[in-house]
Amino acid sequence: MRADARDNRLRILTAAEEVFGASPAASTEDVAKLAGVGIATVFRHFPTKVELLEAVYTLRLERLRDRAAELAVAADPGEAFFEFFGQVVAEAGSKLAIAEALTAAGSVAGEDARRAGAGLRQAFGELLDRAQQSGAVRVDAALPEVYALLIGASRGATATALEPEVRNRMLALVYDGLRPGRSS
Amino acid sequence: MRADARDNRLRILTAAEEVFGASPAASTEDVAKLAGVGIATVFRHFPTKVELLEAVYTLRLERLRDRAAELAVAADPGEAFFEFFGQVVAEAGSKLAIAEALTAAGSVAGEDARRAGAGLRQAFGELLDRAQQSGAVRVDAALPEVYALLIGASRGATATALEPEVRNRMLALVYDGLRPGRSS
Amino acid sequence: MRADARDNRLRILTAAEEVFGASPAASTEDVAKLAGVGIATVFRHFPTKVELLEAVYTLRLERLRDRAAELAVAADPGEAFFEFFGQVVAEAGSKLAIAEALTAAGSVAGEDARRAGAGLRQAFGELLDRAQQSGAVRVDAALPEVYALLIGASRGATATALEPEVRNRMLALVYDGLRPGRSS
Amino acid sequence: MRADARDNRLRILTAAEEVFGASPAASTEDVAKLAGVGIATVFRHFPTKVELLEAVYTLRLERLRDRAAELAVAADPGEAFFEFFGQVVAEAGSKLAIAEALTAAGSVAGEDARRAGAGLRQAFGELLDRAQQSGAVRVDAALPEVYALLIGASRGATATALEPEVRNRMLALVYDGLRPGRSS
DNA sequence: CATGAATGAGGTTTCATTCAT
DNA sequence: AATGAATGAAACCTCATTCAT
Repeated sequence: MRADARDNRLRILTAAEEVFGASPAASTEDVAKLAGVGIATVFRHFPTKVELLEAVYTLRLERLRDRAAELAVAADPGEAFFEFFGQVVAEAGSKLAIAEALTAAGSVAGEDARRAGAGLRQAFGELLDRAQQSGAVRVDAALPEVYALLIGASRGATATALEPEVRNRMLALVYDGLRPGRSS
Repeated sequence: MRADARDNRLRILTAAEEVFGASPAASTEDVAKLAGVGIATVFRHFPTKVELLEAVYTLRLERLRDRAAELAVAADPGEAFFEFFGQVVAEAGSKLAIAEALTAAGSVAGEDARRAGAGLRQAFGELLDRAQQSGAVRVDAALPEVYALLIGASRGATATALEPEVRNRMLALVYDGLRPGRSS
Repeated sequence: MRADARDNRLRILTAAEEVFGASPAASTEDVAKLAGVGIATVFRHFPTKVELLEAVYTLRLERLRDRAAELAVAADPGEAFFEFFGQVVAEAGSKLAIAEALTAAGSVAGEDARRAGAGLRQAFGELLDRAQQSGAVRVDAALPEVYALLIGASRGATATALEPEVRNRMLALVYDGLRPGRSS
Repeated sequence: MRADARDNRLRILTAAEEVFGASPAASTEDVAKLAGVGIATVFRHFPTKVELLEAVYTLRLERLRDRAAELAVAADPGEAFFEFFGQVVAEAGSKLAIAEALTAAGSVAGEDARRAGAGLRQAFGELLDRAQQSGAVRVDAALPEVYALLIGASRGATATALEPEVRNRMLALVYDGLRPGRSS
C-alpha cells in the first residue's frame, strides 16, 4: 500500500471514529468532509458503510485488548483488573454509539469485529484469572457473566450520561459483588 | 376524540412497538402497514416520527412504572425489589431497540418520555427504599447508582444476547454487590 | 387505483417511451422531468429502473400484437402479412433502443415482457398461417425462422439508419425469399 | 512506441474485446484487470472509454474485412459469398454487444470505425459483385440493401438467441430471396 | 377523519478520468 | 512509461412528510 493511501486510510478511520462516536446516524459524507477527502475515497478504502463502521469498531476493540494485555503483566493483579474495568466503563460512550450505528445498519458483526471481540474477551479473561488467583476476585465468578457485567456497566454508564461520582458509586457496588467472601 | 380514532391510535402504538422493537431502522410505512391503516393516519396521530417513537417509549416506561407500583405493596420488600430488577433485565430487548431508534433519530427525549422516565425512577426508588428498610439491600447504596446498575444490566444482557443461565449468574453478582454486609 | 395515479402512470410511461427511445442510456430523472412529476413518483409506480423499461417494452409489444390482431381479419391475407411485416420494420427504431437499454441494464426480460412477446409471436403466427393458406407465402417456412427474419430485418433497418428506398429494396429481397415457388 | 507499450496496447484491446463482448455495461476497470495492467495504462493508450470501444469495434470490422478479402479470390464466387454471409451471422453475438456499448455511450462512430466500416462494406461489395457475375446472386440486388440484410440477419440471430437449426432455416429464406430467377 | 399518492431532500454507491509516485 | 489512489459528478433508490380525494 502506498504511503499516501495509508495516510488517508488512517485519517478516514480517525474521522469516522469521531463522527460516528458523536452521532450513530451520521452520513458517510460527513466522514469524508472531516477527513478532508472526497467521498469516493472513503468508498475506495471501505467499499460499504457497514465495512467502515466495522473497521472503526474493530479498532476500538483492539485498543482495549492491547490495554488489557499491558495490564496483564502488572504487579498487582487485583488492581490491574479493577483499573481496566473502570477504564472501559469510563470510555464507553463513543464506542457504544458506533455499536448502535452498526445495529442500526442491520449488521450484527463482521468477521474482523468478531475476531477482535474474541481477542478482547480473552485478554480480559487473563486479567480475571490473575485477579482470582491473587485472591482479589471471588473464584466462583466465570468469564461469561463477568464480561456481561463489564458490558452492562459500560452501557449503563453511557445510557444515563452518568456523572463521575455516581459512576464510581455504581462501580463500587459492582466491585463488591465481585470480591470474595460472598455466599451466593 | 372519536371512538375509531382512539382505536387507531392504539393500533398504531402497538404496531410501532413491535416494528421498532424488531429493528430500530424500520420505516414509518412499515408501522402503518402492520397497523392496517394508511400512512397519513399515522402522521395525523403522531405528527412526527420522533413523536411516535417517544410515545412508544413512554408507554414502555409507564408499564414498567405500573409494575413497580404493584410490587411496592408486596409482602416481602426484598423479594419484590429483586424480582422487579430481574424482570426488567429479562425483558429489556425490544425496549432497548426503541431507545436506540430514538437516539439514532437525534432526539434525546421529549417531555412525555422524560416525565415517564422520572415516574419509573421514582417507583423504582420506592422499591429500593423498602428493600433497604427491610434489610435486604445495603443502606449505603443510593438510587442514582442502583438505577444506573439496573439500566446497565439490562443493556448488557441485551447487547450480548446472553443465555438465561449466564444472565442469572451475572445478576447473582450484581445482587451480591447490593446486599448488606460489605465494607466499601 | 386513483384517477390521478392512473394519469401519472400513463404520463410516466409515455415520457419513458420517448426518453429511452431516443437514448438507451437516459436516466430515470430525465423521464420524471419530461413527465412533469417528481423522481420519487416514478419509483412509486415502477420500483426499479428495469421494471420501468420492461413496462415500456411490454407496451410496445402489446401495441404490435393488437395491430397484428386487427390485420388477422383483413380480406387479403397475403397483403395483410406483408403490410404488417413492413410496418414493424419501419417503426423498429425506438423500440430497439428500449430493448438495448434493457440488455444494458442486465435484465434479459421480465415476466410481463416475456408474455407480451409470446402474444405478439402468436398473433404474427396467425398472420403467417393465413398468408400461407392463401398461397401468398411458401408453406415450408415455419414461424421460428420467419419471426427471426422479422426481428432481423427490423434491426438491420435500424442499425444502419436506412433510407426508405433502400429499406424497401431490402424488404423486397426478404419478401421474395418468403414467396412460394422456391426449391430450398 | 516502445515494445512493452505495444504489448500492453494489444493486451488491452484483447481484454476489452472479451469484456465488452460479454457485457456492454462493463467498466473500464474490468478491462484493466483482465489485461493485467493498471487502469491509468488503459487511459494512456485510449484517452477515453469511447475511443477504446471504437478501437475494439474497428478491430472487429477489420478482421471481417480481411476475411472477406481472402474469400474474394476463392474459386467459387457464389459459395464464397454465402459462406461469408453465414459466418458473419454466426459470429455476430459479441460484436453486437460492442456496437451496443458504443451507442449506449452516445457515440455514433469515430473516424477509424467509419473507415473500417467502409472497408468492410467495400470488401463485401466485391464478394457480392463476383457472386452476381457468376450467376449465383440476382443482379438486381444492390449493395446497400444486401448489406442491410447482412446486418439485420446478424442482429436478428443474436437478439433472439437463435438455435443453429432455426438460424440456418432463416438464412435459407434470405438466400432464396437473393438467388436469381425472381420477378420482383 | 382516513387514505394513498406525490414530493424533494438526502444517502449510498459507481465510474470515467486526472494526479502523484 | 506504468501504476494505483483520488476525485466529483451522477445514478438509483428511500423516507419522512404534505396534498388531494
